[in-house]
Amino acid sequence: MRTVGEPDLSRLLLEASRVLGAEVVAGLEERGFPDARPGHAALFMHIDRRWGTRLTDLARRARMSKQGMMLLVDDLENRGYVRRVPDAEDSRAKVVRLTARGRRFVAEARRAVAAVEARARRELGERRYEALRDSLDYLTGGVEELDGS
Amino acid sequence: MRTVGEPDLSRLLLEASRVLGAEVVAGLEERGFPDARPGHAALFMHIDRRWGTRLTDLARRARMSKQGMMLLVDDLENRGYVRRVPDAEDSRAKVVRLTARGRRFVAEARRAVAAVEARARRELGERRYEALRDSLDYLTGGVEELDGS
DNA sequence: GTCTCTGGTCAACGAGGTTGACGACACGAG
DNA sequence: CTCGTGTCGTCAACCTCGTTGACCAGAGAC
Repeated sequence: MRTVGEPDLSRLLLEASRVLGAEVVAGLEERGFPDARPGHAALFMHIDRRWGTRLTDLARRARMSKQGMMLLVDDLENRGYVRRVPDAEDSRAKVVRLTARGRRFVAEARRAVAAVEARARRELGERRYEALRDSLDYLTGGVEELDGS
Repeated sequence: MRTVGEPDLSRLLLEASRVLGAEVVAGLEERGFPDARPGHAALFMHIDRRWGTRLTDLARRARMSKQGMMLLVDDLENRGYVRRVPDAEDSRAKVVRLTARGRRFVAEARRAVAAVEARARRELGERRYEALRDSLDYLTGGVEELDGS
């Protein structure tokens, strides 16, 4: 039994998430995007860089409500990173499409994420890094088997 | 290189945190405390159950600002789980002390946390569970060495 | 006695979501 | 063709969990 007073696992996960998120934001700031926030990842990790992606699809991929995703899209639209264009195939729908500046943003953002993850992978070691991702997938309800040990 | 479009590590951590937090809250609800929220853990994992703990100490232990902890204490005081009593040793200070109901709450809350962590430990396996905690400590800036996997 | 530091507090704000309701359009069944 | 049902985006209201800045009262060193 762990000593009472230690942080619970949930909080540890939250703190780790914030640390990595802040690192990504810092990386993005260095790369010339000082207004990036951790939450933007929910969009920029999932949007199609050429043609854009529908709001609903973005929400589903990021596993959040479409209303939540809308706030994000509103925000990024105000900042000039995306715009909403009508979907030619479905007149109810709109496609969230990157602007030229948005394409640069997403490219740098994905590089910043990759850099942070590469650092984690390097410092944790390949095995621990993969084990971490597997455990996380499992805890979030992932269906895959965990291999023995 | 991972496929573009996969969640980044930060988000995975966040989601895992929310899943576990929700489980703790659900466990607490079953145990007769339907108004528990994940954030309450920041207090109930760190408060001294007999004598109480100063706000500043709670904030430090939970690694958050004292203003943030104050909101939490206000909330739990409104719910009747804690009260602020003057500190006999320092007339500037107050001790956040559990009420009788608060003591029951904290006891059940720590059991609920322990149950969730025990489940994680069981399902992940001892090795993966320990590796997860170690990796998390490391990522959050923990100083300890990681043994060579 | 003054000086500085610390404990608690008030106020304002920000990020990152949630649920509910709803109008507009799509689309298959009849 | 039109009618029912489901989907897309949206508005509104709300919630959780914090943050920074300013400040006062009391503690403790000198």
